[in-house]
Amino acid sequence: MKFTEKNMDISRRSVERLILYRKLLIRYEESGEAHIFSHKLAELADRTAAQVRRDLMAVGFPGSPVNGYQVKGLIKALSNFLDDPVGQNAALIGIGNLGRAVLEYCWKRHPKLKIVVAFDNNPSKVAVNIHDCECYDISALEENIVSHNIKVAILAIPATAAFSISQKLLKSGIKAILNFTPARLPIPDNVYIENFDIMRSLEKAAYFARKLDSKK
Amino acid sequence: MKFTEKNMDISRRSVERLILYRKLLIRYEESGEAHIFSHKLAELADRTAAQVRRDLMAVGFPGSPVNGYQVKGLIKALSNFLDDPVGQNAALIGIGNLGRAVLEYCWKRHPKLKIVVAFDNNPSKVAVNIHDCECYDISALEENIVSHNIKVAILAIPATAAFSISQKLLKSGIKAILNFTPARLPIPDNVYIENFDIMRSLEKAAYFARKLDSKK
DNA sequence: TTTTTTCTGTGAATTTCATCACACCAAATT
DNA sequence: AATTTGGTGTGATGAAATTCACAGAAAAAA
Repeated sequence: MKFTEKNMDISRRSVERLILYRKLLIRYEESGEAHIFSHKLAELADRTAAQVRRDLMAVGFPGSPVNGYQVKGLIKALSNFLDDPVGQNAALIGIGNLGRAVLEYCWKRHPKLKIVVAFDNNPSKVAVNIHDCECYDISALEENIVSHNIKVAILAIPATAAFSISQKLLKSGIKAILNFTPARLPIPDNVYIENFDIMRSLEKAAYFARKLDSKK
Repeated sequence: MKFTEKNMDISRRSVERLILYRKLLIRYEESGEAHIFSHKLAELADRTAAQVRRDLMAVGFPGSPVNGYQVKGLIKALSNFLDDPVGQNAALIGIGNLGRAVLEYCWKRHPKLKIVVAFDNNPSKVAVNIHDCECYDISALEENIVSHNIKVAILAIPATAAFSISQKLLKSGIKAILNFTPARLPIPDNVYIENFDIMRSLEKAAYFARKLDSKK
């Protein structure tokens, strides 16, 4: 049942790993390798070979028992599966320390996904261009989201402003939010949200550090 | 089987939620409520009541069928479960945009967990004090990690430096790393690592935005 | 040519995680 | 006093995610 492109519902975890595989493969290709076995990719991703193969079922790119997967082809198949063929634009809300860090991280990293606009309420931060990203006043949020056909937003503003901005984003048709705010946002089912609560992540790390440290 | 404190192995997911519950409860308490039912906490956390109760089994704080859980007591029990009684120190490596954002996020947020030292290789960034955090040159990394008994580190440096720094961290006895670098670090089993790859998170958001947008 | 080797693709088994559903309890109600 | 109500704590159940294990296929070895 190869090359089927049905409405196979793939799990969130699986998508996460496919994105990781692609990244690892791009790096691997740079090292000059043309082929890769599932167990090698598994090692790079810190997973099992069976899981890699299971995940790859979704993209339907066949590997050969002799050579494994052709790296270039697999990257292409993954991109075909993961990316919008036309490309997607994203918006950044909040050009503080975190916002600028995000712009740096994402600059020129992806051919099909770019942060094209950013917003802030601080006049000294707008009307400039950081890493190919146009910076506007927050009042121009909605019109720009709509005119650039933006479906993905990164929230990097103070928690106090998070709710009202998220409402504006929803009204403008945003379909996914990366929330770096500690605020918890009420979001309908048909919008994806990922909360990055840095303090909570640090607490989690501290908890496991303690457990691991006490164990011998 | 109440108030048992065996070596109950609790899942990573569960710990994550317990940390979330505590945060929500602290906020909830500020609104003046003294008691809370599992279904209310579940609503705040966007989970089911059954899961909340199941998670709370690990902390062994009893609720009453009449009033639910006493908020103050539950917060205390959660903190008792999650925190080190003496307190823990964390270190930040890299005082760039992201590093400063992390310092802001974590400043005065937790009584038992503080970022007490930060390191950078840029001389203009060291020998200062940001949000109660001492900033040193990277050469002072190991001695400070050891002398402050630090087991948790936040990596917010360029990817190129990540590997060598992570090796130093491991040698200094670090037990948990929050890795904001896109680099993948080889870490032994007895050290906790959490990778925050912002670009990959954005890709994931974009994938689901696309799926949700095409659906109806 | 036949056998061995090695890896993919995937049903089946297993493990992990989440939900169900109910015994039990105490207040409120009849 | 008996009954109803609503919520906790948890064993039983169900669903989801992962791993096992093997048929199939093609190169390499015999």
